[in-house]
Amino acid sequence: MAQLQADGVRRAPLNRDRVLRAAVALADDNGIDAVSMRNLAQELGVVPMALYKHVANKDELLDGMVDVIVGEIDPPAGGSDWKPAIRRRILSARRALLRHPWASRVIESRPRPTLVVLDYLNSIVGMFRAGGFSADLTHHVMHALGSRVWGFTQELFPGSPLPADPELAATMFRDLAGRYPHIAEIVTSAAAHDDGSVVGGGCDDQFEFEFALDLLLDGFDRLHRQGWTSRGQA
Amino acid sequence: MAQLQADGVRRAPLNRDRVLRAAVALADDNGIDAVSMRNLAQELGVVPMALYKHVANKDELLDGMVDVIVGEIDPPAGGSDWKPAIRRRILSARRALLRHPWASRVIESRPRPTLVVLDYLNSIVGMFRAGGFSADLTHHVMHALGSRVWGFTQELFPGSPLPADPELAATMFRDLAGRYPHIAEIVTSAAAHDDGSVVGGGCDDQFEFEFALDLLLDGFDRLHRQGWTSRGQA
DNA sequence: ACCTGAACACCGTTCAAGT
DNA sequence: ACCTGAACACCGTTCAAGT
Repeated sequence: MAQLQADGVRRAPLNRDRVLRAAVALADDNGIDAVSMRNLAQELGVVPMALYKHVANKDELLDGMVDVIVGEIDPPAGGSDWKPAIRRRILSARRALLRHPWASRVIESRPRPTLVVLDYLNSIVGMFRAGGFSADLTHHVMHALGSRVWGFTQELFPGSPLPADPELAATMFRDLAGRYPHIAEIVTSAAAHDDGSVVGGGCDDQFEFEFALDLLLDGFDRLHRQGWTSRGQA
Repeated sequence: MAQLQADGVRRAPLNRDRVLRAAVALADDNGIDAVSMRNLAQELGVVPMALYKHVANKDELLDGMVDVIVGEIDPPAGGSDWKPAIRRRILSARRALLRHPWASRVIESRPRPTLVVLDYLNSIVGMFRAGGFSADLTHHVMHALGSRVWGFTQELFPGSPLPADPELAATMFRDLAGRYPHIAEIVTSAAAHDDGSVVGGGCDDQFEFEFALDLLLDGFDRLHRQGWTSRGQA
């Protein structure tokens, strides 16, 4: 992985941007656990301590990595209607996150938002306000959206529950159905609407994300039109 | 923190349950970062390797800690109406999680559900089915609920954004308002409905959680009554 | 057979010694 | 003044030596 470097050949000097991009590439290629200060330094052909001139510590490195990903989210498109505009923006964030599978975990783990993160959130809040939402309703609506503004949801059954081998999958499914009949039933129902096979290989995450997003946006729309306030409906 | 032990005094022999309870207590008292195999062993007055007879490795320890917390969730109460029954159960899960602030982070981090976790999820699925929901709709509804079945949401602004000192808070608020006017506005609106002060000390998390939960449950109810299916409405 | 201390291969970060 | 190797205080886990 680490690029060889002939003696005497000078590397372009490090800067914060190169450090962050290398960290993102390393996480993309080898997973987030591969992003240690020592490992990243080796990847860049420098001594670990050299990184500390460009990021104060590992937390700042992770914040910077998040900022790189947030930078990949499309800016708001024109259009006066708040619902399709917000929907499109959030699905753009989702595409950025799907390109970097480690990013949602890192976003969740950050205790404080960076300036870049605040910019993104501020602009989403602004889109609700431009759509005529009261500050009060917008506040609650942002909380209800939660991590979905980033285009991800906390999955209850991460990874595919069943192995690829169909025979082994059938056995495990019978086990599952015996102990957890209700879960087995809804796993089956999901597979049925995909390709008709009895044992599902997993869920259509994009469908599930849009289902929940639209349910929320429709709910917001209804409350907005009813003139909802936190003191009681008008 | 570690209990002193006189020479020759025999401790009750370790077992899996005592290990898990000690880990939960350690996380409650000193935070989840204090739960290392070495630190936990010291707390129990044993050598680190002694733990490995009761849990295979650290991942299994964390799974076991989650199981302890899931065990604190009230069993389903009687009653034929699915909505209040599910609402009550999820709010019970929330109370368990609030008693152990580290638990939501650990739940999020587990790559596979344990048997105890599957039991809880299976019973929630069963409550929707008992309420007359189709397997198809129940599937999507469980995804839409996401981590909210555990009684938590990923917070966008974790911690209180402003310091306790009112003068310092006012200065920081002016900074915030300059760069992020929309965010400043909804922070203000939240405070206003609490106690009328201009600068909010934070949000009412319980209100926000119930707002989003009810919005979702109401949405589920509406789809259910419309006979919604993933192939298109009936 | 059972238990456990030392060791291994890592961390993030500090700091003093070297150029 | 700048850079960096060694060191510090940790990890989870393996393994062989000791009882």
